[in-house]
Amino acid sequence: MQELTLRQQEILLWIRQYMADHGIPPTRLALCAAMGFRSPNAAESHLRALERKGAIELVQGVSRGIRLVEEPKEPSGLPLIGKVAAGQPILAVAHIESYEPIAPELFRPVAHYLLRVQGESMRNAGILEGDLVAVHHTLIAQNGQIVVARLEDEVTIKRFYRQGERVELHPDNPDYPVIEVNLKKRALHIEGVMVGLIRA
Amino acid sequence: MQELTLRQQEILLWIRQYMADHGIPPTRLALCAAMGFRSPNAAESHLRALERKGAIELVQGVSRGIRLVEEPKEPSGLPLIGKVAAGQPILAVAHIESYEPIAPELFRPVAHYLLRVQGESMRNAGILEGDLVAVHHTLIAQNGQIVVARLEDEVTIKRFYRQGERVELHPDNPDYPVIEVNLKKRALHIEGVMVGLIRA
DNA sequence: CTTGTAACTGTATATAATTACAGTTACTTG
DNA sequence: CAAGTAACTGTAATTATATACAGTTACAAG
Repeated sequence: MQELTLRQQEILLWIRQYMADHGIPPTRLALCAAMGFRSPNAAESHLRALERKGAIELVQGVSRGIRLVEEPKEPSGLPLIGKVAAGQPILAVAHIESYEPIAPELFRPVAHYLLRVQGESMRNAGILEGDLVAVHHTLIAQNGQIVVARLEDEVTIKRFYRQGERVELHPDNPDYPVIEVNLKKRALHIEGVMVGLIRA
Repeated sequence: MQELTLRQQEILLWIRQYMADHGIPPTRLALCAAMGFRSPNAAESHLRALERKGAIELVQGVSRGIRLVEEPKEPSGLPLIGKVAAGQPILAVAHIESYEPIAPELFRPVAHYLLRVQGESMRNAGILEGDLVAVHHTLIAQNGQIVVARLEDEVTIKRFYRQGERVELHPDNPDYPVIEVNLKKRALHIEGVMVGLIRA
């Protein structure tokens, strides 16, 4: 869609509002009345301009034949992250498997994405392989929270404990080892905190 | 909305389809063409009938002045069932705590409601106290499936095993006992099978 | 058997709506 | 300064659309 003039934006906005209010597109005369035009041709040529710029479509010979052209809107729902390749940001487009129809507001704080769980290291926290963990993207974690952490290009879900420069990443499964990190020696990034879980 | 005749339903459906296709309501003549009427009055009187029965609204003097009347549609999302009172059906209105904005199609087979988990008896299946279990309402369960069962007015979530007249309801937690039921002696109702889980 | 209603045909007409043509004014761009 | 364009006025004509009126046929209910 080409760029619109101020007046054209104003008119497009009014058309949107009219359609929301009335359930049908406006006539030329209605547009005249609303914008204060004294000539129906003013409405006509504005509509033609909007059509030329791709904002609307006009169906000729048809009363109220105005169609809004949909902006290619962003997919709704939460992105589902599958395997995360080494060295790439977790929300890279390449990692997005799909968009799941789940409201981010279902979780508090809101979820920003879903991460598919690999392995059984959090089994005792009720997090099983294949589950989708809802993650709130944040850099700050409290002790004891379940976090999504990146340690040397590996993304992992663990329980977070910190004392000064020492961080411990605890699995909730005695079969797995506790990961100890000295922040001076190894880079650790908190990618977010777990705010929920979905098993489908 | 009053009940519609078959023909009226057909016409209402066509109007819906037309609006979805064209973005605007149809004219009387378009309706004639579609239904094979040779008189515009056939369309007119059908529209009047639909208006009388509350299916649509007609704006007089306005071209394409047909508005669909929204059905007072059921709240979208899945009903969340909290505590189930003894002797009452699980989907009784009184048990519905709220509607959660979750698409039933997120689960396969589709979920019909969510049930809040009480107790830790399914801990090892990754089902914790307070979790919401998505349930597909069905009377049929396979051995080994996790089911919502009603045993003498108690609603419980367990793993289902059946051999002839004997049913065993297994917890996934060694701290809880296996429940054995002889179908000849005690009534057991399967309320549905677990199809997913949400922890918010 | 009458009455009411659904589901139409057929004709006619007023009005709602699109759309063409001929201009004007102000502003921007090469 | 000429040419193009946005943003209009004003008039007119055609076509699209709603809608009234007068009937017909079939069927169901009191």
